Amino acid sequence: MTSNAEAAEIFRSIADLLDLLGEKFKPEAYRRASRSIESLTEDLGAVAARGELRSIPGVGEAIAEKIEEYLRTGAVGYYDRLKREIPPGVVELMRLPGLGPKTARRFWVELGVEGPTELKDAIAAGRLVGVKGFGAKKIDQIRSALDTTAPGAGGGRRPLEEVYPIARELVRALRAPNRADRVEVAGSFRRARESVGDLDILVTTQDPARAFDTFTAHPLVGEVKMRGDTKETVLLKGGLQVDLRVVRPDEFGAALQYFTGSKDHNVRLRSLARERGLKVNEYGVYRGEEKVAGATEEDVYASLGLAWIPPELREDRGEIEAAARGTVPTLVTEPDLRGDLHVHLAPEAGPDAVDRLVAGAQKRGLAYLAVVVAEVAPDGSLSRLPERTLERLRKYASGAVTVLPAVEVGLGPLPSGLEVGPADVRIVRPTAASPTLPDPVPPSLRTDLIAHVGTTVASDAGALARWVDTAQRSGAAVEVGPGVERLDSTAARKAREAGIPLHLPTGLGGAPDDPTGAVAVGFARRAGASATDVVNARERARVRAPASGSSRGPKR
DNA sequence: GCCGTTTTCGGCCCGACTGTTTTCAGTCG
Repeated sequence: MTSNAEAAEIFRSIADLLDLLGEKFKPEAYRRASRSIESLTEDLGAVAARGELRSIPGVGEAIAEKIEEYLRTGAVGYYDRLKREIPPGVVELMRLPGLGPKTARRFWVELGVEGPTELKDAIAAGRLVGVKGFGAKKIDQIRSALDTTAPGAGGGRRPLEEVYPIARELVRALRAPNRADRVEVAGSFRRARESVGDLDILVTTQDPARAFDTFTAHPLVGEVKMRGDTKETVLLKGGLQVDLRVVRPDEFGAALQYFTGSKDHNVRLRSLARERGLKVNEYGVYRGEEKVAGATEEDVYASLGLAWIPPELREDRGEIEAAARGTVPTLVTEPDLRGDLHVHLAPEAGPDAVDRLVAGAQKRGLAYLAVVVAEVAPDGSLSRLPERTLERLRKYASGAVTVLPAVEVGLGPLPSGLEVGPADVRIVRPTAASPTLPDPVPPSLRTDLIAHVGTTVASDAGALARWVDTAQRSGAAVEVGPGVERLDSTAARKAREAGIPLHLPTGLGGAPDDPTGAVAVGFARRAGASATDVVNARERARVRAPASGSSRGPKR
């Protein structure tokens, strides 16, 4: 069984191995191809079948051949040969913080060290002392890298929803009076990537030292890794790395653009600049010595003849061409949301929880909420909200915020004898017994929303395809957002391209600081969704998908 | 290895920071 994820992994590994062989440009070429394959919304096999592998950015003749080989045999001979040549432990050495391919290779070739354990022994035996390029400090640094990085400590990428509250808190602290003037989080956080490796925070301030001090003193901060005049790197107590950079106000836009990335996007931007006799760096856009832009991102893009591009689209997937043509879509924003079709109250929640929910919705400017009043669990048992709570919900059947009763059931027929009762919104979730709807969809299975997909759809192209198909045939929306039960941005893009409306949860009903809503909007924007693609950005009266075609249920 | 309204060959982002250097190499983002 082949998969895009596995192919991407193979090419990333090839890049690492080529790094260790001292190759200059090949590693980046393989990494670029790897990233492209990873973000593909389609199965590699399908692209290959159409003979369009080389239309994937970064895939040329040689890599296309290797993809074909992988699809045919499940392996890549070139990769297997490289693996035989280089001990796996050397790759681990290269990944240690502060070490890179050059150093790892030297340990291997000059000292015969083939992995972290051997390196530890070599240091303990004093074999690094006197080796050119390794002073006492460097040896210390390597020793502590070996100790701290041992069993998956700290490092690694984290889910966006986990990092979100941390980022919000650090920004709040830095924005406090007399600290920093402008504060923005850049990097993959700003692009709303599903996972974030570290946080890049940019500030403008008259007093960098003071900003660094404020930052260092924050309770979340564990240790300071590095501090220069314009940049400080810290490790939070949870292990997350945060870079704080001070930039000049007239360079803020250029810096924000630069540190937001993505790398592929920036590379394309710079080559576009070169074609036009311009140079882009983190300080501005230059024509020779003359600076032509830099204070705002809009200026930076405009100086290159481009419309401003939302961060979530900056992945070099055609957004630069769209910006040149002036066809960048207007992406959905949180204020576009008019309601939420999928709110769960805790079973024990009383009437007061309803009041709080409605108040929260009103504060967010929402006009309607569909609250699940009856739910059929996977084991076929039915649970309902208590009558007192239902009564309170009915009180809000009309008003500034309209509360609609929703039922949630598994895909497929209800267990016999079960009656969930009337509902305005019908939510279904796939079950092991019925992963998809029958075709044609019987009228009794009319569905507004498919939710709780419950598996990592993103990594299983087959499951995603079945799901998209089910949504298409039933006229239902699909739910996008954080967590394994919702679609990530890649899956959401695929659903959107298939014309399926997206539902964005607001996080109402959860904790007050629940990042679900913000993250869901971020994912939808990464998927290229406009407000018109989002079912709960519609007015209440237009939420229900219009009945069309014989396979759809009646409006009710 | 990829890529091209200046190129099918000759480029490939570039600056900050660290450590070990006596003028720079390696790493990182």
